[in-house]
Amino acid sequence: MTPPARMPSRAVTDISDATLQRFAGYRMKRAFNVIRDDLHLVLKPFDLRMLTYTALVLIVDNPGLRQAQLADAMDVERPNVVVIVDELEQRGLIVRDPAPNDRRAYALNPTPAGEHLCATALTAVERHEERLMAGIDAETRAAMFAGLEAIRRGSDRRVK
Amino acid sequence: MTPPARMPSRAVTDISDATLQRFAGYRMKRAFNVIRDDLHLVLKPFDLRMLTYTALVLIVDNPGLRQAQLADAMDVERPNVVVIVDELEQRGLIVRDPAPNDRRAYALNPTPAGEHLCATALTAVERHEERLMAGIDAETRAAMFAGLEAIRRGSDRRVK
DNA sequence: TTATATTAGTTATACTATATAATTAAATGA
DNA sequence: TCATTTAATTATATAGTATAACTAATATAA
Repeated sequence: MTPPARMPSRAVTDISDATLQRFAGYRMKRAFNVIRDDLHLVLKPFDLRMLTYTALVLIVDNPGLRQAQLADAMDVERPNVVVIVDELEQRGLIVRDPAPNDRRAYALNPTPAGEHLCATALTAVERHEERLMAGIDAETRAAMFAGLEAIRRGSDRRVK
Repeated sequence: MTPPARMPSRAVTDISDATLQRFAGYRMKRAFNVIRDDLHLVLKPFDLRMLTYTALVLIVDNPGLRQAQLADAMDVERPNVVVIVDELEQRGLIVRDPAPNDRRAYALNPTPAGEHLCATALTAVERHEERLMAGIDAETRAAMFAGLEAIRRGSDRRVK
């Protein structure tokens, strides 16, 4: 009698992820893990997270936008944007002004402190970006951006 | 006196994310959101999530690997792999065999049911991949993969 | 105008993902 | 032997994501 086939007598040494490597989603997740971890460290001195940083940039670049617009721009659900805006407001980086012509809504605006922190953080994020992209030539970067944009815009090719 | 500059009298219509578009991380997050949402729907019929699917594929492709190796291959912390392996084991898709030469460790092996589900799900994920990548030519795909791999491998360029 | 439906923001909630510290048992190695 | 390390686990905390339900206000339609 042979021993059970699925109980090998020797330990596995080299783990292969060849099957998963065929998928863009897997590769993106892995690359994004690297970016997320690095960005986390880069933003920590400013007490910002990826989401609060993103929201701050969008508010600085689009003063007066509403929370629903921010949620849409960030691709997060509206309830989740509330806590992000809360945090930025409590830190005095933005204010919830009354929106013109609609007493339900807020016009989100940066404070001078918010604008300043945004600019400082932006510089740090630019350095982070250049560090992570350092080994990648311009054509590859452009192709990468084009591919990512095609996936993002290909919402009509999604399931259902 | 002029009115306060940061309280515009008109609502903002077009939201610009031009600043963020300059960053690969932002573009990857947005593209990955699309992939994640689609993959979520694709895996739902199999009662798999991205993480359980990934683990199952790795166990099928590397029978006998240990949990620490799986954690390393998946880039998740070891405590978090426990619940993933628990779930796959409770569903009868994998087994925790004793590891050869080390009574502390497990050799993770797929069951026939696990191998079958893995193959079926893989086919669905391949269709999902081709759907999302449909508009992207081969050269762009290759450049994208190269760029993602360069970021992933550029761990030495990380902060600290 | 009144009635109905929709929208903005919020609250509550749940589930998933991720991370760290501490524990147990077993292996390693001085 | 004794100290150290490692594998898996438990407990726990934080963050990200999603849905339902609520309120107040606006828009629509009879």
